[in-house]
Amino acid sequence: MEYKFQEIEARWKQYWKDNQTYKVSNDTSKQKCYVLDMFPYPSGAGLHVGHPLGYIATDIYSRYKRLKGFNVLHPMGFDAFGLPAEQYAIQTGQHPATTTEVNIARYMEQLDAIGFDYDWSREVRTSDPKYYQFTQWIFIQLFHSYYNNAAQQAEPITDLVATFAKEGNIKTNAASGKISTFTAEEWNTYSEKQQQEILMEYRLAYLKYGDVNWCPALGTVLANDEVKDGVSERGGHPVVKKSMRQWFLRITAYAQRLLDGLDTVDFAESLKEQQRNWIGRSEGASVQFNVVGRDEKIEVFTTRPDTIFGATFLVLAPEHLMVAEISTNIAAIEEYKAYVQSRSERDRQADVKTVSGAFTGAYAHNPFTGENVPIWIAEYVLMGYGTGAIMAVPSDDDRDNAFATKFGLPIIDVIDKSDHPGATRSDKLGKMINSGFLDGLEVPAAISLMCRKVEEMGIGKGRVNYRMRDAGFSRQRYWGEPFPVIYKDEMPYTLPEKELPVNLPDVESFKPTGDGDSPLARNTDWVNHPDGPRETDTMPGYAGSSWYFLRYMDPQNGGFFVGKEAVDYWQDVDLYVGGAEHAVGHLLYSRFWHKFFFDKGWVPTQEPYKKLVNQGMIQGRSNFVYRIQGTNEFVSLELKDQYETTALHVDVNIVENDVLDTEAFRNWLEEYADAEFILDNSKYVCGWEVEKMSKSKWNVVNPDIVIEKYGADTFRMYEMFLGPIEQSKPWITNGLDGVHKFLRKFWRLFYTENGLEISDEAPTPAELKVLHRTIKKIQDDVERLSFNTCISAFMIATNELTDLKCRKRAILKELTILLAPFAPHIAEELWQNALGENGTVVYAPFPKFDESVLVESNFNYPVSINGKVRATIDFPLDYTEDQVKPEVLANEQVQKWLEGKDPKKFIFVKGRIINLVI
RNA sequence: GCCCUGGUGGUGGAAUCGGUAGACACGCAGGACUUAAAAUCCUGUGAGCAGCAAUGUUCGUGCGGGUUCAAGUCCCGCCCGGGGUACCA
Repeated sequence: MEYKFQEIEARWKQYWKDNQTYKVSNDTSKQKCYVLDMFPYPSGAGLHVGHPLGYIATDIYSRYKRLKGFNVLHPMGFDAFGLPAEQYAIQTGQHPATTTEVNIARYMEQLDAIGFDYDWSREVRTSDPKYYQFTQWIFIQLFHSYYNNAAQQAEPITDLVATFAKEGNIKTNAASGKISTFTAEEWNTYSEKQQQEILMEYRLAYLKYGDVNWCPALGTVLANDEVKDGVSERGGHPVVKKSMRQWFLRITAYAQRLLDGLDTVDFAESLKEQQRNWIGRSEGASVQFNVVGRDEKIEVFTTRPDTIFGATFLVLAPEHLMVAEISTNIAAIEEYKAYVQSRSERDRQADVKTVSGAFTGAYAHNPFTGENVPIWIAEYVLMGYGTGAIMAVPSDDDRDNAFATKFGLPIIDVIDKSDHPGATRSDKLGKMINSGFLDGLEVPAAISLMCRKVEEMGIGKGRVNYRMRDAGFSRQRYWGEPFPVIYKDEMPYTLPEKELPVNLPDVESFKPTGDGDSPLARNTDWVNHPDGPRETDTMPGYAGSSWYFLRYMDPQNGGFFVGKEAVDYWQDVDLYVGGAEHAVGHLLYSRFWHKFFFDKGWVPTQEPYKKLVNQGMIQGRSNFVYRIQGTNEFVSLELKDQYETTALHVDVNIVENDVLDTEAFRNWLEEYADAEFILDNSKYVCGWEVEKMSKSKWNVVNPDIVIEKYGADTFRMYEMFLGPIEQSKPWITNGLDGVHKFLRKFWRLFYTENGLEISDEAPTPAELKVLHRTIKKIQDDVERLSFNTCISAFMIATNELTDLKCRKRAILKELTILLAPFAPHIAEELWQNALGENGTVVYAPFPKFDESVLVESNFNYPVSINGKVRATIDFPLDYTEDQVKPEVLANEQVQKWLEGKDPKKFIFVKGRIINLVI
C-alpha cells in the first residue's frame, strides 16, 4: 500500500478541525508553555518559503511540549498595518483594509496547508479596531505617566502635578527633556498652556520637534527605506531633512532597566550584545566651555575628560541651537548647513573619508589650558547624541585627528602610550603628559580625578550617557492606528476612554497631502472633533507589535487589553522565535512597553520573553536571462560574453535547474511574447545569484507548490533538514527528494505491497537500542532546537529498522509519537489507522527513555600518534590508563610508528581517545 | 564607517565539553529489477600520490600566524558574504 500523502493530509486536517484538536483553554491545572512566533506582515506576494522556517520550528517545539504534558499556547496573528499596503493603495486606489483582508485570507490558507497547530480563535490582527482600541488606550496611559528616577518606575503624571503645586520641581528626580527649575508659587501662576508645556517634558509619550526625510517634489515624508543615495527611490527626487512636531516615547527613561534586564533572559549572547550596543551606555562627564566674549556656555559630553588639556577646538552638531547665535562666519555656516541637510544620518556616520566642517568664527575658553579654542561645526557630530557638542582632542580620537589634520588645527599629545605598544589612539591606556595636574597619572585615574575636579569647579559633572534616543512615534501616513488625541490651544489632550476605539476614518485619497500632513487630514469632518481638532498622524508599525503577545492570552477580552487571570497563568513567553532583523527594533520596544506594564501592575513579569532564538533568513536564488541590448533576443549564460547584454531577473518558477522554459518565458510577460533565443547545447541556461527573497526580484518561492508536489509533511521536514534554524541560507530544493523518500520508507515499516503488516512480537535488544537512541536524540535535540539533526536521526532509525526487518508494534508506536511533531499528518494516519489507536496522537504521551538499553561495556578507542589516528583498539570502559597502556604499546601499528623507541608522552582520556607523543 | 553574524567535499549540512573531520541527505558514477520508464534496491564517491587489490601515505574546515599531547572548535591579524544602523517589516 502506497503513501498517499494528499489523501492523508486532507483527512487529518479535516479531523483536527472537526475535533477542535488545537483549541487552547486557560487550563490552570496543567503547567503552561507559551511558544511564540513573530507574527508576519501579510504581504501581497503571499507567504514565501522563508516565513515557515521559524513557524515550523515552533510548531515542532509546541507539539513536543504538548506530548510532554504541557498546556501549550502557540498562537498566530497578523501585523497588519504598514507601508506596503498603503503604497499599493496609492497605486490602485484600493482600500488597504481590503487588500490586507485578502492577503490575510491567503496567508491563513497557506499556513493551514502546512498543518500548524494554531488555535485560530485566538488570532489577533493589529488593524482590527477591537485590537487597536487597546493600542490607543496604552498610548493614553503612556501620555499620563512619567518616569520617577528615584523609584525607578513609571508613575501617574497627576502625582507630578500635585508635587509641582506643593514644591515646584526643585526636588523632582524624573526622566525629562530640558527643563529649568520652578517653585510651587511659579507653577501656580502658570497658565494652563504653560503647565501643559512643562508636563510635556515629563510624559512618557510626548511631543517635540524631530527631523523627517522630506521630499518636496513628492510632497511627502519618506521612510529611510524609500531613500537611496539622498534621493527618493521612486522618481529620484532630492530628499532633505525637515523638522516636524511629532510624538515620541521616552524609552530612554528605561535605558538602564532594559540593559539590566538582559542579564535575566535567555537570548543569544550576540543579540544581547546588539541591544547593549544600541542602548550604548557610556560613562563620562559633561563640561561647560564659556564662549569667548559672550555670556553663552557650551556644554559638551565626553567619555575622556582626562584628555581635556588636549582639547584644541570644539565641534558642534550643525543643528545645535547655539550655532546661529555665535556664528560670525554666517555665509560659510549657512552653506555648510545646507549641505548637511541633504545628508542622511547614516551617511554622516558611515562616510569617514570625507572630512568636512565649517568654522563658526567664535571661540571658547578651555578652562584648563586657558587657551581660546575655535568652535567648528561638522556633520560627524550628531545632535541626538550627548549634548550635540564635543571637545575635540585630535591626539586621542581618530575623527578629531582627521579633522584637525585637514583644517590645520593644533594637535597636543596628552598621553604617553610608549608602555603600550600597539595601543590605538582611543584606547584608554597610558600616562598623562602636557596635562598640568594630571601629569604622570594613568588614564583611568586621570578620568576620575578630572570628574571630581570639574564638579568642584562647578563647570561640569560625571554623567552616564546613553546612545539610545527616544523613539519616534508619529507617522504621516494613513494605514496605522489613529491617535486618541485632540488639540486645544496647540496642546494635546487625550480623548476619554469611552471614545475608544478612535476608528480609522475613510479618506478620499490615500495619496500624500503635499504639505506633510497624513491623508487623515483630508477628512475634515473627522478632524473636527467637538472639543478640538484631532491629531492626524498615525502610530508606527511597532505600536501594535509591542504588546500583541499579551493579547493572545486573552483575545476576546473587551474590557481590558489582557485579563489578570489570563496573564497570571500564561505569565510570559517561554520561547520566542523570529528574524534577527528585529534584534533591536521590535524586541527593544516591546521590552520597554512590557516594563511599563509591569510598573502599572498589569503584568507579573519584568521581561516578556524568557528565551529568544533568531531564525536565519531564507534567501532567494534569483535567475537571470541576458538580453542583447537593443533587441528582444536572449543569449544563454555561457555565450553572453560575446554580446553586449543586460541581465534581467526572470521568474524562478519558469526555470528548472537553471534551464529556462522558453515557451513559458514567452507567455510570462507581454514584452517577451516574441522573444528569440540563442541556445547553448539546445538549452537556454540562466545565470543565478543569492539575494533577499522579494517580489521585485522574481525569486519568491511559495510553499504551495512544494506542498502540492510532496505534501506538507515533506515540506515541514525539508525546511528543518536544510540546516540549523539560526542560520541564513538560500532556498534550494536539492534535498527534497531525500526527505520525501524517508517518509515513504517510514511508511513501508508499516505497509508492504500486501497491506498493513505489524507484528506484536517482543522487540529484540538491537531494535530497542535503535528506539531508545532515537528517543534520546530527539528529546535532546528538540530541547536545544536542533531540528536538522532530528531529521537525520529519524532517517538513521528508519534505515536501521528496515535493515533489521523490524515491524514491531512496540517499536513503531513509540516512533510514531516521536515523529508526530515533525510530520503530524502521516503520524496521525499511522497512529489511528495503522496502529489502531483511539484518538489523536497530538496528546499522546512522549516515549520514556530507558538508558539501560543503551549501556555499553566497551569503547573502541582511537589511538593517535602525534595527533594522527593510526589504529583503533577496543577496551572495556572501566579500564584505567595502566590497564590499557601495555596492550596499546604492543599493538602492531603502534609498534611500527614507535620504531622501537619509548613514547615521550602517553595521554589517556577515558572513553574518548589515546594519544602517544613520540 | 560602526554593531552583530557566517565561511567545512560537486551541493545542503554533521561533529552538543579542545579528543577518530565529512554523520544524514542531495548530486554524480556503476550495477540489479523492467520491453521501457517510474518506483525500489545494491556498490562507490574530499583531494593528491603509490598499489592489480586489500591497503598505505601526504594534504585538507576562507587566508596568515599562535596556544596545546591534540584546534573546524581557543587566541591575534586579515579577506569575503549576510543582517542591523533608529520611518521597510
